[in-house]
Amino acid sequence: MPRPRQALLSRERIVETAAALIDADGLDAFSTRRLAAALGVRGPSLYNHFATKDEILDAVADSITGQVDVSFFGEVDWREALRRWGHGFRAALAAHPNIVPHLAQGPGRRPAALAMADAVYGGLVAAGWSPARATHIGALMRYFVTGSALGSFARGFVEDPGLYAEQYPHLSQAHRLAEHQQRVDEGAFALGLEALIDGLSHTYERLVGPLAPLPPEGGTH
Amino acid sequence: MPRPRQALLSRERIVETAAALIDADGLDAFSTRRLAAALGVRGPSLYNHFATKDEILDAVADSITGQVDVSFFGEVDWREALRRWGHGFRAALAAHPNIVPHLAQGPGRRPAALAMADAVYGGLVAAGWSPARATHIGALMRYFVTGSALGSFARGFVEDPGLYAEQYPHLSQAHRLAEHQQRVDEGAFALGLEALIDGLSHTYERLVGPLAPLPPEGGTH
DNA sequence: GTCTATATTTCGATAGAC
DNA sequence: GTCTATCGAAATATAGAC
Repeated sequence: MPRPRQALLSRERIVETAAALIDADGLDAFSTRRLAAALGVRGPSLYNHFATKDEILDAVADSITGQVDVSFFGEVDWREALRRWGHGFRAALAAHPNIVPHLAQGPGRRPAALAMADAVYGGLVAAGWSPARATHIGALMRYFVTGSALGSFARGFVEDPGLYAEQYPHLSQAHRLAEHQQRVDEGAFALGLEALIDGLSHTYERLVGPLAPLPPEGGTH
Repeated sequence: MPRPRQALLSRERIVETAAALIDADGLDAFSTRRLAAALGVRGPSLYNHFATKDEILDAVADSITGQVDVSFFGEVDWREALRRWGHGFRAALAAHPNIVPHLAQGPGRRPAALAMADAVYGGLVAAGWSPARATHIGALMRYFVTGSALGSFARGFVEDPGLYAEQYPHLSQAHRLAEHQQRVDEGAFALGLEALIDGLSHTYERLVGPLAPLPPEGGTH
C-alpha cells in the first residue's frame, strides 16, 4: 500500500495515539513499532513526520502542557492565580503520569512549556515579587505539581495488612489507602497548595508590602 | 574462572555499583549486562544474588531511602521535624535524580521506605494531627521532595538567548539560570518548605489548637 | 508518504558445566 | 557462585522501491 492518496498519518494523530499508548503501558513499553501498529501503519512511516522517537515524546509532553490555562496571570491576584494554575497544572499532568518524568526535565525548547513559564514569571513580577523570588516560586510550584502527578501516594502502599502489622506499628491502616486513592491524593495536594499560598503570602508581606484581602470571586476589577 | 574461593559479588557491592551506574547514565541505560561488566563479572552471575533486575532497582531505591534520618520524629516539635526531614530527604534524592521516578511509586514492600513512612506518620499523629491530616502531610511532603529531586528547574532552560528573546518577553534572562543552578534549586526548595510549614502551622492552630513558639534550637527537653 | 527489507545492537533470563 | 552458551524477543533507524 505505497503512497495512498490521502495521508494516513498526521502529527496530531501520532501525538494523540502516542499519549494514549504511554498512558496505558508506560514509557518503557513505548516504542516506534508499537506506536505504528496502533496507528495501522509500519514503523518507518513515522519518520516522515518526526525525525526521532524523542521528538515524538517532546510533542506529547508539550501537547499536555498546552492544556494548562495560564491566561489569568496578571489578570487576577497572584494568590488566586497560583491556586488556579496549581490545580489546572496538576489535573493535566495527573491524567498522564507516565510522561511526567520526561516533562519534568524542564521546558527545553517546547513552545507550550516556555509560554507557561513566561506567563507565570511575568505575572509574579508584575505582582511585585522580585525576579529572584518569582523564579523560586515558579520552581517550587513545578516541584510540587510534578511530584504530586508522578506517583499516587495512596497507591504506593500495597494492599496486604500482614505486611504492616508486625513491623510498622503506625501503618496498621495503610493497606486501606488504595480504596480512597483519589480522595487522599487530591486532599493532600489541596492542603499543600493552600499551605504554600498562605506561607508565601506572609513572605510577600514581609518582603514587599501589605496584601489586600482577596475579593470573594474572580478578577481584580 | 568458575567458583572462586572468595565470592566476587555481594548484594552490597551490587547495589553500590548499580547506583553509580544509574547516576552516571540514567535508568534507561541501566542493564544487567552493563552492571555485571562494571563489577568485573558476567551477566548471569547477578542472578545468584537477585532474582530479577527489578529486585536490584528496589534495593538501590531502598538504600537511598535508608540514608534519610527520621529518628527525630516524636522527639522535636513537628514543625522542626518536617524541616529536618524535608532537607534530608531532598538531599538524599537529589544526589540520585535518575532513580526518583522508580522511588516515587511509593514504599511498596521496601523496608526503609516503610520505616520512614511509619516514623513520619506516627510523629505527626503524636503531635496532635488527625490520622487523615497526617496522611495528607506525609503525602504532600513526598510530592514536594520528589518533584524537587526529579529535575532541576534551573537546568531545564537551554542556554540559548536567542530562543527566548523574540517570543517570550519575560524570559530574556532565562538562559543564565543554568549558571546558578544549585543556588536557584536549593533556594526554591527552601522557600517552598518554609512556606509549607508556615501554612501548615496556621492549619494546625485552626484545627487542633495553639502552637508553642519554637525553641531557638534542638529538642523539646 | 507508505511500504519491504534489513543492518545492527541490545535486552532479561535460563541451562548446565565446573 | 562463577562461568559459557544460548534462547527469544525487541529496539531505533536507514535504504530504496513504488
